[in-house]
Amino acid sequence: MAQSRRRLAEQLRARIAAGEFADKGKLPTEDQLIEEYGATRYAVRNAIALLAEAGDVFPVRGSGVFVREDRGDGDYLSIGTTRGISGEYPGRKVSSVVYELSLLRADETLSRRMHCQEGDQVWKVVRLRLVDDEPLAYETAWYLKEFVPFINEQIAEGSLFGYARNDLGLNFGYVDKVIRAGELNAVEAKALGLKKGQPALYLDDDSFLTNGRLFNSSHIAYHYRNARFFTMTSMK
Amino acid sequence: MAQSRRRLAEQLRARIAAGEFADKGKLPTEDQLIEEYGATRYAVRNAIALLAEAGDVFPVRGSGVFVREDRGDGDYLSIGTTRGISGEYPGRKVSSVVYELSLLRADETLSRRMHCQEGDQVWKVVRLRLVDDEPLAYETAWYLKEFVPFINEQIAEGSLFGYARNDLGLNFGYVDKVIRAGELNAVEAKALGLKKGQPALYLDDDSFLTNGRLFNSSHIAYHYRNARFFTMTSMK
DNA sequence: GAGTGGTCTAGACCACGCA
DNA sequence: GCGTGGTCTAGACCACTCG
Repeated sequence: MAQSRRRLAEQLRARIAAGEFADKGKLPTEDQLIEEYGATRYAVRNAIALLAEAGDVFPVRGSGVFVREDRGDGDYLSIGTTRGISGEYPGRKVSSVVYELSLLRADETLSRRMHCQEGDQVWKVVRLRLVDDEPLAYETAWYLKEFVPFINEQIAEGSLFGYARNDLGLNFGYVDKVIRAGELNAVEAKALGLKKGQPALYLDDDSFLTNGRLFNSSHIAYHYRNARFFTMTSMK
Repeated sequence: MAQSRRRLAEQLRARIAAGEFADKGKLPTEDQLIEEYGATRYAVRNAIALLAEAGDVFPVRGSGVFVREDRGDGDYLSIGTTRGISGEYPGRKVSSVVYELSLLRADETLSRRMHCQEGDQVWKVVRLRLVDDEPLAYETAWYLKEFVPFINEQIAEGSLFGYARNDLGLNFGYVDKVIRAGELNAVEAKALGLKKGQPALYLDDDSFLTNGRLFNSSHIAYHYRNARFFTMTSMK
């Protein structure tokens, strides 16, 4: 059986999406949910916490759990969650043009970046990511062969994130991200259909497994007009 | 008495900073912490969860709670937490040049942005933020007078965030953020010592109180060479 | 198999909002 | 004052890592 809090969170998310709570603007009380679902308070509170983390809902002590109708109307990439670009655009055409796919051995610089030994085998994947055939990002990514034994062009054209999770069964722990603005270099600009020196949003991702081992590092140049990011941070 | 989990988290953070766990690379086990502090498992686990949220530590089932030594060596602004620019640079000189400070009435556009009625009174504060006298960001911020009854130039030169929390006693709930790259306009560029059309990292902040009411909205242009952001997202 | 963190139960009392 | 979500107690059992 799936964890009860996750199941409950999904059910509540569906009910929210169906507009079931639109009139009052808030969820039933914890006690009501406990009764409705025959769940314990632990499960109910954890489910609500998951929704709150995702920004779908915000609990106010003494008052109730309010649905955030206003949130993220736009066309944003999420920073707070990580599900791959494909996961960010459900129902839209996400494609990739593979510029490079190679298996190399880490030199000193790369070994430091990948937290591995010099000489360890590393996949390098360079792709242009497109959404509905519009260029979104020019991505350079490295994957430790220790964890990702095989990649071919077909896989690289799809979702490497989904491949790692669903086909390889890797368990993701957390992702470090560094974000900054900068000027596009000639290669990035050409791929994105922009000009050298125009703005880019640069994102450096380091993805770790649940055991704390880094398995993927990416350097991504986002198209400054086609990509914007959203995140919500709680101050609890 | 402060909440036990927060107290405990602070004590653990101090011990981590003191390098007390550097040899093993991980915290004592939950059971050991329970005994050391005479705390319950609830408090211990919650304290660890707070540290994990902040990225200071990552728990691995069956193995222990590892200290993240590697993390954020650089000079980053945090996205995951919100404590004002002053809070991001402890021990450094944070100053502001106030370009505009006025009390105005919301027109239709502003009322929509501030989730308030047309005609409601709103403070507008335009500032250049500097760290060690280097320009960091050009910020345009609005505050609802309903929650922030008074601002003067002296206050605006300091930390409005600290003023709202410590002096006005406002309780922050959460912050929505939209991040994108763009081209500086002439005003921003002049203030930041850059040129029009050069890159900027734009951050739009909406800050909400614990009761879900928006009290502050900001539009910030960050210097693309002096500002970079860090965040860590767990995939639990 | 021993030890670790993760999930869960079944309660109690507290702090805050709202009427 | 009542109803709400927040904090906390004191346990039990499960899932995973590692020797």
